[in-house]
Amino acid sequence: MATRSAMSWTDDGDEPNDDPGGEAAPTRSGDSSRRLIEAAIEAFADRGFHATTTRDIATRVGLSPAALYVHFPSKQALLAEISVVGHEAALDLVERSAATQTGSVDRLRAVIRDFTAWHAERYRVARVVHHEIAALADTDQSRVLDVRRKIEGVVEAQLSAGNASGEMDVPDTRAVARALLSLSVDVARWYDPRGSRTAAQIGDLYADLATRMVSARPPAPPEGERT
Amino acid sequence: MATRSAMSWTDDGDEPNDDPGGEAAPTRSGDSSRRLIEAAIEAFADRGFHATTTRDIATRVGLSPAALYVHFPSKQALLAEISVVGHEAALDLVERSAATQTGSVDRLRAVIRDFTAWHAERYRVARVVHHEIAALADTDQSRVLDVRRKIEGVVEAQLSAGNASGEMDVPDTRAVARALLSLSVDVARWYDPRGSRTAAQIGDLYADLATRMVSARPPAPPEGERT
DNA sequence: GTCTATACCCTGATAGAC
DNA sequence: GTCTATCAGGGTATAGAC
Repeated sequence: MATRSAMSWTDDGDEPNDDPGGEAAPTRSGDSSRRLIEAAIEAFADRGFHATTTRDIATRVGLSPAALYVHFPSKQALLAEISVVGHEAALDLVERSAATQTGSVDRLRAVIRDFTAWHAERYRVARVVHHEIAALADTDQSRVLDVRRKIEGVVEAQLSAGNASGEMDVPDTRAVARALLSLSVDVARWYDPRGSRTAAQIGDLYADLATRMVSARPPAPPEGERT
Repeated sequence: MATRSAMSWTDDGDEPNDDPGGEAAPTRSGDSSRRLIEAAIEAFADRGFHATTTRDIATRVGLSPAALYVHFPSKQALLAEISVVGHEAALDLVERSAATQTGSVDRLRAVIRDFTAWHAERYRVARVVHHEIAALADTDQSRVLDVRRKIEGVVEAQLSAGNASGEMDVPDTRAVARALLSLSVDVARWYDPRGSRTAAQIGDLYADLATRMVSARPPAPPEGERT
């Protein structure tokens, strides 16, 4: 199911209670599902899955609590939709980023930059995706962990390739791949859109840091360069 | 209050339902508060604050739900104790690590290594400390954010000093300090004690990564070194 | 300090009319 | 597809005996 509706709500901006109709009434709806998902993302991100009530979510959309169950069988199913689609969007992003470049260093840069910027720009989805895994049903957890492994695989592949070409010097590709992704992921935890740095700036900075972390260092210079 | 009892439970190992008495009976107690805190850390870390019931916590210690309220005025107060003391322990650790070294590079290395290893070793406390801030009362949130700023200050100071001495080359000390800490903090989210790397190993790896991220690069060598 | 019993509220989810 | 009304269950916290 997540695949069918995949990414339908993935790239909307951040417009919480957008209600073009004026009233909180039906608003010539048809897209209640989508609006419920958006409201749930906000609520789950701000308060957490368990602290959020179905009333919270429904009310934000201007619906009664009961209406939610026409679109989703349970509160948990709503979370699953968000988590699965969110993970798939992240994987898709990473794969497309990697494909825009050829060298392993450039590929890593692009992946880290875009992955990081995504975690800032869409920090609410990202928070839900990364912090509410324990609240998912086992079967959904497995699906999500599968996607994660694929994302890690893309990054680790660049590190291995970089080692092979001599452009990188990464002793433990597995651990460093995890560290790089962890660094990007955690942006979603602390990012505040009112902060002074834009999502794109953070992405660029993190791409630089990643490059520094993995690049082969040139042999030490003769000595006595800087004072 | 957190200061009085500070760190009393901070460096215990990970022994969940340790009950030397045998039965789940009173166990010649006296330290029920401490045991409740330990149980709460486990539960909050595994399921989250809101998903944890006071019954959960009390039962793990072999007490009735009501007994909890003799030691803590509310479930939230329990969380506050954990969060405040946990933050103070982290700050204490960072300050003592920094004090063991003199140069800014060595100081940064020591701080990152110990801070990271702590987040792995005590990943349950760390998870609670970092992921349940929103569940704290406003006043406790402020206290905790204060401590955070101090920790960031210690790291940023090393970056500034390193820039000044020429050993480092960090364009945005604020952002990089945050990134470094973020990297360490996120270890608590994914760390699994059954994994193949020890907390100390991860600490060492992260200290290396941090060094690479901030070190001034020597001027490019003549060319044609590596093939 | 701990227990049993329980008050009281809120939550997720359902029933049935429209 | 949405509403109103409501149920059944479980949550935090308290009362009062021991």
